[in-house]
Amino acid sequence: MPPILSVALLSPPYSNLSYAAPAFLPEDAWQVGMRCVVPLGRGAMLRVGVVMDAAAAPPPEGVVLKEALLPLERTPLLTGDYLEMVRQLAVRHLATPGEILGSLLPAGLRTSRVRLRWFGEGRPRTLPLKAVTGMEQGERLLFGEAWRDGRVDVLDAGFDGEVQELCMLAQDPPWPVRPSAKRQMEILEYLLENGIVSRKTLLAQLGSAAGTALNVLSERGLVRIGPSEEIGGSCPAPEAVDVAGDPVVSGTAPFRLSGPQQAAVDGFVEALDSAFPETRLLYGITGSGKTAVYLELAVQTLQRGRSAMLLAPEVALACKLERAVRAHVDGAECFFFHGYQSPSERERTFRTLAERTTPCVIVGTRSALFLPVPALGAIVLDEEHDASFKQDEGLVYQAKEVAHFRMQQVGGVLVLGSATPDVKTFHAARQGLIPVARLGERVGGGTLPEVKLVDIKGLSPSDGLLAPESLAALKETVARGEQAVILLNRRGYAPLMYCLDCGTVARCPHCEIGLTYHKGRERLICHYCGYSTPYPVTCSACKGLNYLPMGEGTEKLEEGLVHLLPPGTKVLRLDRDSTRRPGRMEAILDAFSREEAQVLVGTQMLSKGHHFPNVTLALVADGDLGLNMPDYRAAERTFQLLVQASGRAGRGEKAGTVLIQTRDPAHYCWDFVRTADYEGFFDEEIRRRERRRYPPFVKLALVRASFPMDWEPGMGWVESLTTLARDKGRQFGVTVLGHTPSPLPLLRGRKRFQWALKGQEWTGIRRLFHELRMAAPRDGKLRLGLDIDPVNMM
DNA sequence: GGTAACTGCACT
DNA sequence: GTGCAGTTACCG
Repeated sequence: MPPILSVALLSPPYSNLSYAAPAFLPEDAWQVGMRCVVPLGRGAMLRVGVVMDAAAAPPPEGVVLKEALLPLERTPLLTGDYLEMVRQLAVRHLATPGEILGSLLPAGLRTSRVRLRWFGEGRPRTLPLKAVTGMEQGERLLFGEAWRDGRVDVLDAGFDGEVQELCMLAQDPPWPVRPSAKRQMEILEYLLENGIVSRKTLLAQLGSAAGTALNVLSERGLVRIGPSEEIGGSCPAPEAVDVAGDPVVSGTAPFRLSGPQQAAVDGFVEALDSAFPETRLLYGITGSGKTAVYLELAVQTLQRGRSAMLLAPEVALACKLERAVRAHVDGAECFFFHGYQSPSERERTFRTLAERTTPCVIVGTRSALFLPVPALGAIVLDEEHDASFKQDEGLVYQAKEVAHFRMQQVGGVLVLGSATPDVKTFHAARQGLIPVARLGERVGGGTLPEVKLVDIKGLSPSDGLLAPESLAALKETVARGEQAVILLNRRGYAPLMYCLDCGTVARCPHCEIGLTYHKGRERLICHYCGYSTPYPVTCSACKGLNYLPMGEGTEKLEEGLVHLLPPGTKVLRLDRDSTRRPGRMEAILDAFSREEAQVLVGTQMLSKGHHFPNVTLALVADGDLGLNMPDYRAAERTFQLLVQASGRAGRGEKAGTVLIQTRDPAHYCWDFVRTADYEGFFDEEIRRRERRRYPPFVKLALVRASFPMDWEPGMGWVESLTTLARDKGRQFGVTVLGHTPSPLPLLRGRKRFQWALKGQEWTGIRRLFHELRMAAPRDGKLRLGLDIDPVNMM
């Protein structure tokens, strides 16, 4: 009897199916963790799957086994540990291993469109996979022999055929294109939305007729087209780099650690040597030199023959980390990985690591967690409180949990670093579950900035966004030849477009949310679903052309400041719109740190870990914005954001000032922000959480339901699910709150409702959700989702 | 995702 | 009855 393989399919139907190992290959050609090609369905369809079990039990009665076609590797791509992680994720998501693998592996490793190179008698032959299906007995045996002897290569899809051409924008909007050139506008908008795209997918999305328009754009220099090697994104070339908070060190000279830094490293290394899995918190104020600790930990990990992974919440920060590693970790091989790289680049890194056996350093964002790293020994999550460590689209996961799991598996150490840890993390530390290493002082003697509140209760909208006091401080700073950052969490030009003729507000047809005017793009855009329409546009109610932009976003603030500040003052803007093109964020940050501009306006992305020695004023335009969100973490978020933003001021030798504009100067949060007193804030916050039964004292999850807005039975289903949820909730020990309409009750044309579930354990919550899903209709009209430990309640 | 079988409906 | 598009179940 030939062995039975259990194969997880990497594309629909994503199921685990059993296949017989064919006789033309030796049994050991099929190993757990290998990718392979199998036939599916009545036709001649081929699918790629991963062997989950090479000695599986026979399938149930009545199933006729098919033969698997061919392995795609001679040594397994994935280790047993990796597959264990996949199984774990599958259980948590009520999904199959195939679905999980399908979203973890780069596209090139999932496609069955590969070709084979057969070095046989005579000259080598290139043949498609289908050719193996059609081989007659004798030829197949010869082929099997060739495979066994390594005389068959698997050629990557598109390897020997067309070279992948990648397209990217070369210029920010507005573009010098006639408005009537619809095709060209379409292409430009598409690229703005999607970043780097291959020519093939671009033409597939917009129709092949877009080809000529694309060529025109390329010739006029608005779009850059080139081979993937040239375009994909790595970090700019390493230069003299400072390790955040440390004096600038150039070259690969070893740096000296301060006493507390050394003590922190020693503690982590001890944990690493213990062979027991451990989690540690590195708690140090902004500018206290956490990066140096990470680097030294990486060095020590490598010396022990294990790999280290350093993750940052965001590409630009990961990029800085990578440069620091290259500059300071001598002779280490370093791999850089993040979700915005081109598919071919991600595939190359994935493959290289899978084949690698010697330890290395991996730097990246959360998606790097799923790389098949050899002998992983340490994972660092820098700025661990950051919400972007949770992926909440597609495969939902919390990087912290996955990292924890991986370190449990291999007995490694997980280091969480932050100046303002997640309340949940710090609670665990206080309970003694996570040992804490503290870094108390700013390296290089920088002092914490002075924080002042500016009451803007009396400020009328027509006065603009900045109170006279704020504006004065800004002018003084610029006059002194110093720099300022202004935080405003609202991108675009104006968040509200009001029709002067009939009083209606322009709204998104799918979400009922007010549309934001983006002046540079000459469009009205919905910030929730991405809907956009050219502007000027006639009012939907009265056909007038008199929309009045109301309120102020980053774009307008940037524009207005130029007039308010002395002539010659330069203002830069950092938000999702100005950083859409690859490399733009780095360019803006670099220009600002070279002092090519005096003021930097931006959304929360500028509060994250960037280091500008000459910034002495941080101005927070809307300090309250976060406080009124329907989210139990609003205060925590606001506190973290403001303390991080405060950390932007006064990092050099000069003292800094932070001005926070607020309409609610009495809020308890401010006292702690003013003194950057994280622990004081924590004590207050944790008391509130306990009293109101919020995490970490309960497990909290959100069930979201949505259905098309014109689907009649929808409301009835939501009501009956509420009854069921209450009922099952009593049974499983879960408190059910709701249903309530979601904070965005209509999104992308679907009505949305949600239930909050609170319980002592996740299992009860999961079982309740499972019951709901079983009870819901299966036709796909009603979608149900479970958001474990929601990061945002929207 | 892709396929074939399965519906319903207009038409010889 | 038959030809066809739209819909659905299932794949080992």
